[in-house]
Amino acid sequence: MSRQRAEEILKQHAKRATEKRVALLEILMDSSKAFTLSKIEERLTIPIDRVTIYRTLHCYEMMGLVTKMVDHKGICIYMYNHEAHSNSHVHPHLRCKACEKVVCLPCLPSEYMNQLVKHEIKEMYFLMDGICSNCLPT
Amino acid sequence: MSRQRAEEILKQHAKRATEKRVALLEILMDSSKAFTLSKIEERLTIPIDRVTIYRTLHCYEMMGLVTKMVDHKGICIYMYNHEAHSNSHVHPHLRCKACEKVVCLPCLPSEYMNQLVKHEIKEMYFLMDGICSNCLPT
DNA sequence: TCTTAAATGCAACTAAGTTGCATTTAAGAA
DNA sequence: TTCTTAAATGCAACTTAGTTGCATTTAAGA
Repeated sequence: MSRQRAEEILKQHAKRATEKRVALLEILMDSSKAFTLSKIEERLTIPIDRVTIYRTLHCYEMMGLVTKMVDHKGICIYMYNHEAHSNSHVHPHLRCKACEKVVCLPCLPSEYMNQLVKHEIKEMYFLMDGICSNCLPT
Repeated sequence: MSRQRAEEILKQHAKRATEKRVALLEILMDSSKAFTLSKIEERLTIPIDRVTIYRTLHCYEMMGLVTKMVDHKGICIYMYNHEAHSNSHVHPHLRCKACEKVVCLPCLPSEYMNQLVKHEIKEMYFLMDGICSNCLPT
């Protein structure tokens, strides 16, 4: 339960700590999973309109609390930016099919990036599917 | 005009060379662009139902003629597999915002890939947006 | 030219996401 | 504590992408 922490964060950002906004933030904060809209809806214990969820997620994304990605099926997934996740540099991600968590992978080596400078890369979207080391049998 | 080539290819794969199938294949073959459904529809000179387009594209994908990707907005894009494009190894792609072409980028270095072996990577979807070297002012 | 499976179109549907607008509500001001 | 107001919410209606079932059309070999 990170209800208090969620409320704090919202207030720090001059956002209202309504029941629904707190509930949504809590779900995201309490997990390293990447959630689709319907996964979020499954977890909710209070009913929240789809539109409100979208708008709130967008707000959290703008606040830098949440990262939105698109998976290879074109579905948006949302994940809380825990400390471990840095937005300061672009890096690929692995979405684990077993635990649904999103793992940050190392940045691409600069030698490789240098090969790309002949193009002007504006945005990179790297997402892998697989099994993370925690879920792999040892 | 690669009508004849398109017909040949279809017959080689034991597919019927109908007017519509040939027309669709021609559009894809004649370009290195990545097409969304609506871009394909814009190019068509004969009307083809949306369902037929989807089914035909799926068929071409199964035949290995066409690669389907999902862009960062979750929209499917389809591109013809010209000789230059190899499906034998995974590599990132750059979609040029100027000419809409998709450029194959070099494979990720093995040192980098080796870092990932602690996870079990099943699929990789790497797509970048930017300007390709042809479209960059020199 | 006949036959038949492949190809096609239509209608109806799902799922994801958006927009406009009226209503509700948190939180600071009085 | 109550009042005020902008933020937050919900509803209805919409868009866009893609799918499914089924009846009809058609290419290509017999």
